[in-house]
Amino acid sequence: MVLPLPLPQLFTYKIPDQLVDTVSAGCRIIVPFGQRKFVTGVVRSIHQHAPASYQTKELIDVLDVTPTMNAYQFKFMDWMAEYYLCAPGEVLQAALPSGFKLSSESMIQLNPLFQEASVDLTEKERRIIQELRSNTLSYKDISKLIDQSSVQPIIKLLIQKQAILLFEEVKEKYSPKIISKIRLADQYTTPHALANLMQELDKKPRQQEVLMRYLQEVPVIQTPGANIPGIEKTFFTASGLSTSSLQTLIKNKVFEAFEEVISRLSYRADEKKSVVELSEQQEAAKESILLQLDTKDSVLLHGVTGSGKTEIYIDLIKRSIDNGSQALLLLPEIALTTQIVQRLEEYFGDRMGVYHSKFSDNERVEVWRGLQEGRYDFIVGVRSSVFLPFTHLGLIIIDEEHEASYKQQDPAPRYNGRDAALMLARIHNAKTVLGSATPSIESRDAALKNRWGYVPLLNRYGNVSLPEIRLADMRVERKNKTVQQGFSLTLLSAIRETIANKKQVIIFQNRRGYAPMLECEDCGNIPMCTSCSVSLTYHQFSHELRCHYCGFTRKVPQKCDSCSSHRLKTVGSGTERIEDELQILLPEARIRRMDLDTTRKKNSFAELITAFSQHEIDILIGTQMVTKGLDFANVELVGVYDADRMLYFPDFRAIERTYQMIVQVSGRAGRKSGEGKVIIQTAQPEHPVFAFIKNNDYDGFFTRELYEREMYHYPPFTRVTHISVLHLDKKEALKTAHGLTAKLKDAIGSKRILGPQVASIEKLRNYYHIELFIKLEKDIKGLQSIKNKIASIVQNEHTLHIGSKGRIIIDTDQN
DNA sequence: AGCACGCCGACT
DNA sequence: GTCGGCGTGCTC
Ligand SMILES: [Zn+2]
Ligand SMILES: [Zn+2]
Repeated sequence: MVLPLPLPQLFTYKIPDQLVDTVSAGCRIIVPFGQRKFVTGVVRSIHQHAPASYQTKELIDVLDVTPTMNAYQFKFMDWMAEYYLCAPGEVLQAALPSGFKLSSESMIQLNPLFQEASVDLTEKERRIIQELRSNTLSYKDISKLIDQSSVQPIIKLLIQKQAILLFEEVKEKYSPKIISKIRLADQYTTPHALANLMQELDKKPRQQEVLMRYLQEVPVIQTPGANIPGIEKTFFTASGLSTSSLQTLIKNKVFEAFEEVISRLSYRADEKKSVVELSEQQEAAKESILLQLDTKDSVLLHGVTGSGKTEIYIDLIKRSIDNGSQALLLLPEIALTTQIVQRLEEYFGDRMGVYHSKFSDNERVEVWRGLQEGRYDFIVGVRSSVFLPFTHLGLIIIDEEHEASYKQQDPAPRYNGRDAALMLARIHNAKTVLGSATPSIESRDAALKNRWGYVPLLNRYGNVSLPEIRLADMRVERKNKTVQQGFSLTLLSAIRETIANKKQVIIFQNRRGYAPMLECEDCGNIPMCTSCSVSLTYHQFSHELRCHYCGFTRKVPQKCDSCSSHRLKTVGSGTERIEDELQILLPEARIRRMDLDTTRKKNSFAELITAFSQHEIDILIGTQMVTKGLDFANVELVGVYDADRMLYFPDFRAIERTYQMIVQVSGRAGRKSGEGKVIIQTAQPEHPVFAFIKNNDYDGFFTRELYEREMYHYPPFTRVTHISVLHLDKKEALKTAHGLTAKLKDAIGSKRILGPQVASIEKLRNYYHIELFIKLEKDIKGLQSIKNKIASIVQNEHTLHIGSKGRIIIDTDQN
């Protein structure tokens, strides 16, 4: 079996005789593990080979009647553990919604044989015993009760005195949602019986009232079937009727009380639209996709922003479902909005399951079960939906295929949802369609080399023109002193004109807060985070300095930490400042901001979207959030506040990212009218990336970028594995990293290793980061054995030199 | 990962 | 004296 723990191996347990018939591969079982009494794991296989080298324990219980996981999932998870060099248990941890795991807790109960008079008790002990007479308690409860952190000694003593008993309480985390309902007892559902009953109740007006209300709501005689589902009990309390009368009616068997398990997932209207209306261009693209899928497993759909890729997806998904297969649509987290979900619901109704990371555990369990029970044949979801229990997947669509957020960053498995989905498709023998307006270099390359099919959509839906893109040369404007509060005259006058025409504006700046740093004008000191080597971002609204990496906050200092000067200035601009300053420049404009800080509350995102779409906002300032999937007909101007920042990230994808980000946000302009304008503020207008963006020249951009990648041996020509050594002590981190580098060079060749070097952010959450890169050629024999070698060297180095003061992270296909 | 064991510093 | 810190080792 697999346990959801970061351990490399599987574990073998004995199945007790009485459970033999109930266990099968894929079932969740509870086992004792080490000192832990109950751990939930999943059965991988059942065999008859009793291990010779150790004693097996018996499993305790089986949680499932039907297995939670199937063989496709195992195959997929095995691939993932191997490819991303992590433990099978780590993959399981990522795959299983935590609602599937058991929670277990030690509970304390009073020993029924305990005689209080027979022993001496301290004051604290007495208080605990007193409380235990009415309740069972957890360790935490007791700690609270006696206001003391260590309770272990007291508990030990009480056990010795035979006052209490310990037991382990295990519960399934998932709990179905149950509602209490009532319905009329069967015998009263005929007109005659009902009339008699009414008469009997003549002298009991309250009860009669309740019955009347029920009949109003459930016309038992006219629609006989209506009595079966009954009505929620809370209906009566809500409408102010006497609950005691209702209780009496239930007691007298007039009403029958029963419970019903209901879904947490809101019921959706049945599908209304059965066919998608495709434009000529879309129809042609769809036909081309289908044709290419005859001979290829994957097709890249390269459609400019606003070309209507979603309709094509819908058509393809419908087709796949009609063939009796399941379909999966993957979206980046920020793109899975209610807007898109509602649009899909119109076509797929309740045959569609939504798998979102914002869902509660219980909801995720319900989607998982729903898929198993055949209630869904189409799932729209984020990265982690690749783990769902599909049984006959026919089509996977990966939208916004280029998105970096498809890569899981921190806990292992550090998988790329796109690449994992491609593997999932292979396992199911399914087809894959990857969509993007700005395909990743890797994907375009795969299509160009004929491994994948390729379908371009060159025009926007309805032949609407692409926006006109202009550059605002900040160097020239600064020299001419036409820059106000960071806004070039070019951009500012365009904003004015757009608002005057009653159209809307989006301003994009990929940085939240007011200003990325505070600086002392006298000594140049910059307040830094105490745990990270980054400056603290100034947040005006909350009036604090905040670290965007670890969350550390402090009050805004009144004077410099080092020289006590009061002359502190803000440096740089985040969305909050831009909002502020633009309001000063345009006092009449209705300006709002959309970033992590303004959308933290539950419905704030939806509210902003609604307000903007109803034109209650003229200018929306935002971070990445405004680049994806938003479809506002009235937006005619997009301003990119600072295009240069992203270009200089120390990362081989910096240019690709810049290109994608700007093209995506530009795509918000003029989606309906075709009158869209984009203005990009840059101090380097001669940088080639801007010419490609301006001329909508993806191919030019691609060719140049591919050449660079080949020159410098980066993907798609190589595979980059990134290794970070984390340690609380910088010297130790460096020492280990150097040692590791030497061993790796020795094992797989020195020209494949780059580094070690201090990471671009040296310290994060008090851990020093030293990194090194391993570049492996694209198509080499024995790739997996080289990777395994790397993993075992890393593992070794970790146990030898790191211990618990740090860790070493392997990131396959870093991005 | 979590849990126990074991070995050293600073408190009643 | 012992309480509690964390380094180390193990889990079928
Ligand atoms: Zn100073
Ligand atoms: Zn920090």
